[in-house]
Amino acid sequence: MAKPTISDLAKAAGVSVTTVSHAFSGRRHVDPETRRRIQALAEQIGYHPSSAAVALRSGRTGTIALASSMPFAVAAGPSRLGFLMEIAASAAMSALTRNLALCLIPPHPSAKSYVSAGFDGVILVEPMRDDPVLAHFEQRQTPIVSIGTVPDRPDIPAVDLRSRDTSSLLLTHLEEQGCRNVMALVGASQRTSQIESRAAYCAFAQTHGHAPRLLALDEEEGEEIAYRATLAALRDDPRIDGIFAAVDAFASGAVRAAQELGRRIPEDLRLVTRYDGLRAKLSRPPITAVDLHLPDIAERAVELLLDRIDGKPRMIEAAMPELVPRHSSTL
Amino acid sequence: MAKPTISDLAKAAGVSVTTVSHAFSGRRHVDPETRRRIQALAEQIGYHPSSAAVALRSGRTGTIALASSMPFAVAAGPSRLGFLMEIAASAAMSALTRNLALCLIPPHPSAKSYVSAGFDGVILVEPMRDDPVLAHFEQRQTPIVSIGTVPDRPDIPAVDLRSRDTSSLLLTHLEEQGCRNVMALVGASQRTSQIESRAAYCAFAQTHGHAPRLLALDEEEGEEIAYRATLAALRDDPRIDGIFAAVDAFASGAVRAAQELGRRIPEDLRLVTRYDGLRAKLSRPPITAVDLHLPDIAERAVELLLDRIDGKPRMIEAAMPELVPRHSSTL
DNA sequence: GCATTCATGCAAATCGTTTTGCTATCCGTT
DNA sequence: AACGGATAGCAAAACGATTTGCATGAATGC
Repeated sequence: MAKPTISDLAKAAGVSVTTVSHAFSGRRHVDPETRRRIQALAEQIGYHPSSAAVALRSGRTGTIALASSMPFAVAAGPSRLGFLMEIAASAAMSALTRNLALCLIPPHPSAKSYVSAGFDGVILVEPMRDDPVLAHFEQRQTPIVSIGTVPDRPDIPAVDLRSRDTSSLLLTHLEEQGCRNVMALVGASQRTSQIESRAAYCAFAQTHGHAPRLLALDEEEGEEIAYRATLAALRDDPRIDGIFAAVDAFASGAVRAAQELGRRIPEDLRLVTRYDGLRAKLSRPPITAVDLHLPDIAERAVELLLDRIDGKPRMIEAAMPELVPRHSSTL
Repeated sequence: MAKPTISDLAKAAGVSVTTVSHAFSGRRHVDPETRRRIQALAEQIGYHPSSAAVALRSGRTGTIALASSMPFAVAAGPSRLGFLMEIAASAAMSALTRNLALCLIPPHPSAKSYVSAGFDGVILVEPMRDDPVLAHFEQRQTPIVSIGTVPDRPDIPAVDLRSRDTSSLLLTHLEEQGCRNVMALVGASQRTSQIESRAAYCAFAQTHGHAPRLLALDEEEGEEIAYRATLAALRDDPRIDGIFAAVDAFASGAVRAAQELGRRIPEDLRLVTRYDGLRAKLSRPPITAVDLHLPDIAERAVELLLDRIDGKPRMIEAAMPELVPRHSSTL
């Protein structure tokens, strides 16, 4: 009844465990006839190598982790959940095709009570400056790569999300649509995407002589805070004719505020956002956004991590983000 | 440089490995003073027990898996992704608080190329009749529980999703809102939720003397197929004044079709759906749906699995689903 | 003063693999 | 007949923890 071990199988096949091991791994030659017999027998008695034993011996657990320092299930809403989970789903697929399992690691809710499971490596999603999760895994000497560069840590291999390019794409689009007073709703966090969005907006405003109006909001407060901020801003300055929202939840809030004030989108006010998730797609009107090619990015991150584990770190740039024009900014 | 092992630590502390082990596990008494010294030293040299070794010795990997036989990243759309990922996020949290890691297992895209990692148990999400994933893990003798009962397998512990109750809730609501000709858009798959939805609708139609109009559609085709089916149905029978969509993507498609035909929602046509995801919330008008209490369900599933692993299988019913009335069905 | 218990710690077996030497056989050359 | 080189297989040593049984010294009871 107990799960058969390699020596059970060896005994049944009348050979030594060594031979069985080689028969499966192919690290040494074994007689094709014996191999067939062994494999048939393995199938029959339902033998599967113990992953724990393999892990102990080989040093590889066959498991990688996907971690974020942002709460997975923020009560605030499924905004970030979308971004993260889209990556998770893709990464799980990529991992699987390489015969790896992908673990989801929510941030430590209760201090440092971290999981004890051993991972061959970790993918960090948009870590912030001095990210505690990063510190945790560094201390454990677990190989790390990140999606989105780590601020001030050029030594950590990363798939660059190209947030500067993304921002340019959106801002240029607004400019081309005739906007002359663009307001920015950007996250206040110390993540590369938001840092670069802020910088890109400032540079843009300066270059084009727009009056800079940059609102840095707490991402955790999501739609609600953006709603209130936009309401106030639009009242304060009626000339605003474009909104650049670096977080999709912010865009939702802005839409609500605009509609409440009777501003027509896109006629009076044009709106664009960064992440092309369900929110942007289902909004009325649908919101112009950027396709970041998340599945592709997840795939690259897994690949990068594998290289990293084998000791060949390198940087990777994501494919160039693409604008997805919708009715929130253009007719 | 290499990761310190328990014997490194023992040597450094001037005690035997046994003592170190006991100092951490507390399975036997060790002098409080020695224990303190050991722990301080462990901290200092950065010792962490090898999870592989622990797994081998104890037979527990500290990892559970969440598996679905539906494609995680269906190009078709983020409909199912939302449902699954909402569970995944919650389950990951629940697992973490019990010091477990949660692995995501997409269905085998390439035949039986399955991950070799060992799991202490698996949570199956809405498995279908004769689910191949179920068979796979059963063959490996991995403890299994499922979210949503397994058709024809009352022996598998499950968190019952109460799809019959959910359907009643929605259908009764439509009835109360005055609908007399309710059409149903239900998945054609052999999953309990869809099987029960179909049954519930038929019973309902019979009891209330509605003309039964049940459309069983392929869930993988999502919004598009529902759009076309609804278009045809509404043209064919203009008396239809209510739609019961058992899949949220179907609801989206139905809304599109209705709007295209100039049917006002909810004045001319009332619409309800089962899963209260982003789709239902962001739709215009927002769609009446049911709160299934997914985080709670995920939590229970983890708990159930843990019991199962310890050999005490049992069934669990989810909390009673709750109706979330919105403007798609009521003013 | 001797037997008994308790507190503390150690050595060694064990979990199920992979990998490294080593042996034995067989074949074809010289 | 001796030798080199495949070929096929085995025994045993890791990997890093947990756990069992045993040993020591001190404290306690009579």
